[in-house]
Amino acid sequence: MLKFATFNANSVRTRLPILLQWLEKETPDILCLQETKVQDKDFPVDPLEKAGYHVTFRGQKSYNGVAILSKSPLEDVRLDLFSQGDEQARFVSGRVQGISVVNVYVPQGSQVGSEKFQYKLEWLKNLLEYIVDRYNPDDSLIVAGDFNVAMEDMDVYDPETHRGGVGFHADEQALMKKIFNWGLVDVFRKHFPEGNHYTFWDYRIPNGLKRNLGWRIDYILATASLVEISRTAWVDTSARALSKPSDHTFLVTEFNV
DNA sequence: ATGGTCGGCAACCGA
Repeated sequence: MLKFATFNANSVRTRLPILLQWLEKETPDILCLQETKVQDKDFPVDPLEKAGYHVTFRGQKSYNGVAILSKSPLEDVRLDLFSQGDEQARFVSGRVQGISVVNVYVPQGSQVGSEKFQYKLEWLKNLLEYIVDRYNPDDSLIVAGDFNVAMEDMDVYDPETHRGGVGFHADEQALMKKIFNWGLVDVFRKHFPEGNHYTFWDYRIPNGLKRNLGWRIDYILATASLVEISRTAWVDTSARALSKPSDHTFLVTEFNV
């Protein structure tokens, strides 16, 4: 069995107690982290290695940052989505236990029509290009992370209000669809075709978590050979700890390897 | 009850 998970930590240092507790309890083989919000020199390598993980990361000051934690070493590491380099620290890929892993923190996009929104679309186009260029749909590939896009009405509270807005816009969804259509399946959706499962609740909405005003914007996408052997998937709400809750959940899946 | 999100990092930006 191979256990794979993804988690937008929103600061790996602030979330470290939750993270270490969760790793001990769940012992995933691979965990993708987004929004680590830490420069490489300050990444909490020691406690995570003591917990039994190899750590591969790319960070920057204040914003973004990604990491892959793995029981076995990550090989063929790449830290740049763009050929000219990825200053924004939103991408890390590699191979571990015979599986290619791509961990992404897709730009949030700010507002539709803004420069940041355009950059989000460009980023998704580049991600598609990266996948098409380097992988084959027959490979064992997982693309996981925070995509900042909800795909269907069932994946966001009050879809009518959000339709056409950032995170729920046709242009974002069309690019996501292209990535899916290349040969990647939303593993959680496969196991839970019904709605009302969210992975994110905006801090800014009063009592948003309690009122369940959430979004499903975190994904584990897998190629057919892995989907065939995927046992189940689930959203783990451990990160809603009483102290310092995260705005995202852990998303987990298991493969019969 | 006259307020009301987080995190980084030091004034505000980003989510």
